[in-house]
Amino acid sequence: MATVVIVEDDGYLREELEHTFIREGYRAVSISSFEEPEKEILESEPDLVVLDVNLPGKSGFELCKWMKLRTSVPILILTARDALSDELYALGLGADDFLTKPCHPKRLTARAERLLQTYKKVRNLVQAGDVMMDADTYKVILGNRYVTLPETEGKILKVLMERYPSVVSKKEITAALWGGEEYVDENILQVNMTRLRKNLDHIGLKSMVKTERGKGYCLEMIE
Amino acid sequence: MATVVIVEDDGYLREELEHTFIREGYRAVSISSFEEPEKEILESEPDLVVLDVNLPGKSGFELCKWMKLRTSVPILILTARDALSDELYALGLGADDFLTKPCHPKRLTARAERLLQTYKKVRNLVQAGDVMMDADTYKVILGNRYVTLPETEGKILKVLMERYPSVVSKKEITAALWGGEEYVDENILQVNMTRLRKNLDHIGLKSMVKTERGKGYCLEMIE
DNA sequence: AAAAACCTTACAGCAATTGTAAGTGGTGCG
DNA sequence: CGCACCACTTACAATTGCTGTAAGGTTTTT
Repeated sequence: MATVVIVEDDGYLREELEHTFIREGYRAVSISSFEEPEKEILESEPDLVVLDVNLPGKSGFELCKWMKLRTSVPILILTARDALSDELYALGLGADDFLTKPCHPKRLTARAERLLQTYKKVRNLVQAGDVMMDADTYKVILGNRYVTLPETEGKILKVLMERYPSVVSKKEITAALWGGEEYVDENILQVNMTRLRKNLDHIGLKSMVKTERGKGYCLEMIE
Repeated sequence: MATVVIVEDDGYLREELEHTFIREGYRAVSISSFEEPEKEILESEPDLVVLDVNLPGKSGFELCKWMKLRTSVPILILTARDALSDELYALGLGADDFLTKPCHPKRLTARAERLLQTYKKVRNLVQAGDVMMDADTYKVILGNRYVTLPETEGKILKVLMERYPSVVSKKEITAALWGGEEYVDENILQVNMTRLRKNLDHIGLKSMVKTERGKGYCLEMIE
């Protein structure tokens, strides 16, 4: 059962949306507070996010931008204002669909279903900036080029991508890869870093992995 | 540069669509005859297909259905009739977006661009029925399960998927895999068929590869 | 200049993949 | 029936690629 997360501050409309999706067999979760919407959305593990534009605090556009930078969850924007400029802006931010209220429930759920279908194909994709990686096969994609990394290097990159753009300590990476149990030579991480960088170089991403001396590693998108 | 294939019989509108896309930096190709539209569309190697519903011969809906069965090219349906039922039907067939004429050029290109962006993530996907495969990594996906095949088996499956639902002779498969140059023991194909079947069994697709005695192999979708 | 942090290269064990070989199973025709 | 033909399966060995260890080099900081 797919989970649809609804971000809408108007209580009446929120309930209506919830019912619409539940009636069609989805699990519908609404955001209750708008203080840390990003956190709440992620914790609900959405397969799809339905986003209102006018929200208290952060606007829907900002949320959309934030989500698209780090996740590969499809986003459907719903708004009362029927303005082409809003639609163009939303699509430019990476929104997957844009509908205006009032919207026929059937249209909404059909569009939602379409997005879910499409994104089934890209599930398990980790994203950071323009770079994407299939977390199953460790195929890293940038534009129209790609490399398939070996498992160890892929896992390292996955950790870095999930935390992007933060710095991740060597200790954390080591723990994520080999489990913090016993002592593991720190060198092995460095060796794999070299290998990872060499492989990323094949698609022009050599300098994407950056060292923060004394702190750890992080990713940096170069333009 | 992305290629947009336009399927529209009205000459005036066709030109307008072409110009709209060319102005935005795409390569726009129009279908000239409607006798074998499928063939013409595929030969143009589209990154996106813009499809009118009312066409001489096959309807846009039929074309959409056909395309979605065998390819993973995004399809945008454009129609003059503003009917919710048409939209629901189109989306149900697998269409990726649905717009009504007249449509603002900016809206059209923004929607098109979004589809291209989304499908960048699923490029090089081969499809046959419900089964999909990443042709780079040989990751085979069915619903929410997957297996990653070794190269040789992946190549065999790719040939079979591309020809689905036709039968492909052993000779053709062998030629595609090892090049028709020298003589290759036919046994090697059979060995890999066994291996392929065993691996497909892991996601419940054991009986998907069918033997046509004396003719070759083909795929069969079981329900 | 010395210490600390990080990078690189070489090597060997291990696992996965691939083709060869040899034999088994099943189908259809005389 | 039984033989011929086609298809399937299992076992084995060569090869390749991945992984961690070791050892030494480079850069940065104090």
